[in-house]
Amino acid sequence: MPNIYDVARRAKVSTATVSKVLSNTPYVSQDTRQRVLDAVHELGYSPSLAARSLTGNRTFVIGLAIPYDPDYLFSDPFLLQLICGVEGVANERDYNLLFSTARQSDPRSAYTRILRTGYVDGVITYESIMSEEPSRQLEKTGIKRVTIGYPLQDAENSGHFANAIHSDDYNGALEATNHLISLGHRRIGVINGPANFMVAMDERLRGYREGLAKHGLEFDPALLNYGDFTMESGYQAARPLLQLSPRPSAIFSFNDRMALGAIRCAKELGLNVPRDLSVVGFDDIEMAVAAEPPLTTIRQSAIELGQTAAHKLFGLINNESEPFDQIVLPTKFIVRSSTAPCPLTVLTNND
Amino acid sequence: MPNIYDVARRAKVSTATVSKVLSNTPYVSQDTRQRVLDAVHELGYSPSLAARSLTGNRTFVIGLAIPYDPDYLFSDPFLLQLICGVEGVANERDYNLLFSTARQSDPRSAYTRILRTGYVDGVITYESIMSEEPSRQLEKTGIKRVTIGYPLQDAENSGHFANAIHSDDYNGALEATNHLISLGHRRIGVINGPANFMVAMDERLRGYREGLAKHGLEFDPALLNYGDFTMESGYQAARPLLQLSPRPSAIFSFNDRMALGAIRCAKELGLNVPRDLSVVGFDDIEMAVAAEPPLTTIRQSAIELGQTAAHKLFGLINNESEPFDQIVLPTKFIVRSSTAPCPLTVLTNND
DNA sequence: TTATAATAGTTAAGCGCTTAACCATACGTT
DNA sequence: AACGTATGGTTAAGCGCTTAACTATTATAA
Repeated sequence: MPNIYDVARRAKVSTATVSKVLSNTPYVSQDTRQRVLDAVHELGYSPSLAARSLTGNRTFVIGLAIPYDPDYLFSDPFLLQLICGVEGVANERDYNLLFSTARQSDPRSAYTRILRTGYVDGVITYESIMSEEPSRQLEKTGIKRVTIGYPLQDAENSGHFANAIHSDDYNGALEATNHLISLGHRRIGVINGPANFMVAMDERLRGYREGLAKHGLEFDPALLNYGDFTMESGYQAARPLLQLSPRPSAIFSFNDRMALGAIRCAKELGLNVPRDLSVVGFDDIEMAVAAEPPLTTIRQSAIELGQTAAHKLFGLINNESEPFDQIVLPTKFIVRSSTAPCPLTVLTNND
Repeated sequence: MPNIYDVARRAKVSTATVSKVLSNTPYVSQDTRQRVLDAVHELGYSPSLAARSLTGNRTFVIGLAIPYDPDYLFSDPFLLQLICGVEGVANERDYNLLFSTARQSDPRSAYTRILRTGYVDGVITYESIMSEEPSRQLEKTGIKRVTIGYPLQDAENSGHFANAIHSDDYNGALEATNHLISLGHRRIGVINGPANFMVAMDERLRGYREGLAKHGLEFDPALLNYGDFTMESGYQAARPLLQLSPRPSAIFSFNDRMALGAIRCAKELGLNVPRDLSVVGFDDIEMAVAAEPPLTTIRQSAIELGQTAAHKLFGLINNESEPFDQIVLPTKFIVRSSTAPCPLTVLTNND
């Protein structure tokens, strides 16, 4: 592989001049510039990014650290869309994505692996499991970071910017809850993600409880169950809820896949969705439209989340934009056919 | 960030010794080794991969170049599974994946972008659009390569190993065709991928034609149509085929998604699958089981393809295994409910 | 006892690039 | 004529690491 000396020799200039030409530094004559460019072309030269990066420059690589294991990650349409958004923007800028997932044992490994390389201009992390230490390290190295998720709790005091981007989980959940209540539902089951896992889920729960409270309904812990975001787990989590008596007339699942699992469970129990049970999801993945019945859900645009994160990151990298605390992307409530008026309420009304 | 000098100073040794300890070179006393390790730990030191890579060593990054645009890539379950396989193995080895897709205009950009960085120990490329030049470059740099796809045509003469891994497309397609013929089908429509796009598709077509030939059936070009692997394109491609008269009694689609599109088209035309029309897909993506009716298809394990490629690549990187020409992974024919005996033939038999 | 080998550590060059500091012109000003 | 200054180019140091070559010590064999 030709290096900068080969080019310099061929163009009969110093390596410094070659470097200047390549970085568009002024004060190089048209003539010399052209000679260098010709030499570069003839030799098929392209600068070693490793060397470049050693001198403190760009690597043209951004990291994307997602603290899940690959098997899970690649089965999650939401995350995939998110990655797609990031990759699309990176692609436009001619950047490569350094992709890092976690080993089963240790979610943090996704971050450390990327950091250890030190070979990125910036990094996008998913959710805020990432705690103090890696965060500090990043600051020291000057590697820019954007998080898809919520700011760390202690971010405020530290005076650092969180650069967090997330959907408006609270309002999304609130809206869904309002919808269900306005349909007459009073006992609304919830399928949450893993307990204490993501701030986003806490926010959704907060939205749900707030919705209840606003209508004078009490939160019943018995109606809350947990899944791990897979369809199967939604199926599992729905069963005990649907066997409660009195049975909830609606289920609000904190993602679509679990909602789909819940619907399957309802069907198996001989319940008709939405006649006997209303179901609301979250995310609006592609499958939601095609589901039977088409799923009422809260849309958050994963692609947009990824794109926004990437754009912001590039802004930070190029010192074109200021660090920020958080950016909240609006959600949109999509009514399809998995929700209907509460049968009991209908009866009551007919009374 | 601490560097190797900081560690050396703290451990009261030379940087060479630190380096030796870190690379497990022998001839360092237990005592010294421990001192160095302690220093490393206390300082939170981790060697700069950029510098390491400059001296011709490992980067602990492998590239994955897929010459499609991100939007397409992330909607293709087959490719995603493939990536998952690669990432899983990389993950196990504590390697990062440098992920590169193509810009719409130029499929080759996926390769060049990775190569330009020069920052990978090896690279996995998808399909053999990758022609001469990048291939040569790779050889020069000593970056190992494995292709998921078929060897280049000129690979043999050049004496180079192709390191190609692919499924047994020919036999898979042959088996599917045999199956349809044995069910009495004589006019079997085909939905191919884009023309002259991938060797794999040529092989599937060859399998199809060979199947026909073996049973004395002639290949009818009118029964061949093209899609771009998306469901929608399958839908579009099926229409003209199903409006032919006499109408084909079966359709063999070269991937599952297009097969699903074809089924939708058939339904819209009032045809019952499999009663009026048999449909066979290729890949056996997850959705195939859940389809209505469940899809008869040829299973190729995308995950295994990705895993094998990654394993082989690591073998080459570590000089543990020899370059190879090609590895062929078997396919498995999965009969579900989208194929049935040909109605016309049934009538004939009843005669 | 001495030559040889194994062990333990150091020195210093070099990987390919960028950039501050420097030098040399040529031009417009006063 | 003398000076500042914009322009075009070079020199050389240094980024953080590895490793060949070397030195020094100790154990082993002849």
